[in-house]
Amino acid sequence: MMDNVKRKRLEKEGWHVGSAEEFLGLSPEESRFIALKLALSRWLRERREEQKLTQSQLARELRSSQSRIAKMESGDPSVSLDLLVRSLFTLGATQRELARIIAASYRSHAA
Amino acid sequence: MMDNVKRKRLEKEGWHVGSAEEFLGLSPEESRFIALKLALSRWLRERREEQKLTQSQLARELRSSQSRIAKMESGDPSVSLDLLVRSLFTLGATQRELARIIAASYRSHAA
DNA sequence: TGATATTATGTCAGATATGACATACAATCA
DNA sequence: TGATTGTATGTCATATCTGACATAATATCA
Repeated sequence: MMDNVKRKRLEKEGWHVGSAEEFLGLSPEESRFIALKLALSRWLRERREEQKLTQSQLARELRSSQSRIAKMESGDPSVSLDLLVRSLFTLGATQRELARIIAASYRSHAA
Repeated sequence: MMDNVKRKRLEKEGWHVGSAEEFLGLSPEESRFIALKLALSRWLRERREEQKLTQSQLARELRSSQSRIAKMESGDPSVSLDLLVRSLFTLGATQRELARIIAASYRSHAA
């Protein structure tokens, strides 16, 4: 039930997650890595919406493209952690904030 | 003085840092990004030495190669944040620990 | 409804990262 | 001294990521 919801979200977000497994079934490190990226994705979208920017506007600011922003925000596996973190920093986040986001991803991440 | 020491270390660590600038002179986001990667590099080396592993042994564990481990630990710019973080997780670090390391990189990072 | 704005998805050529390999350098020990 | 072990550095073919583009899907408003 919970598992299904989470799996659906993961799949929707582009992570081909095998049948009954969600975070479980992945190795702990993969699981953590994905949770981390999803947390950054969400943060990115929240920040953008907060600032009432469109993906296109943000893309200009980050010297990227609308489609890549969309992929970043939807947790597409083709997006690197490098890009996510650079974007965060470009949007003015500090290491301290990044640390908070990551620590928080611990809680939301499946038990 | 302090600046020179830090610049030397940065250059040694493979970041072509222009003449008198070290972290300063880089954009804040680049500066943060580099500080972050260096912090993870150091953590990685410390963990490995703590566990009395050689780079070759660690490489096997991470399914990488000795030379890439050396590059990771020396802060080579060719190493991605993805690889560093994945390695951390593979060595058993949690999001919480990662968050600590990142938060700490804030302090060591030039003011 | 249709027109317009925004976001999502697919594709691809060029850019960057990767493991692997060779080999140089450094340290330790006999 | 040389031999052995560990680390650093350079190169390269392959793999992965990137911005850009087209276009589909979805919203928003008249």
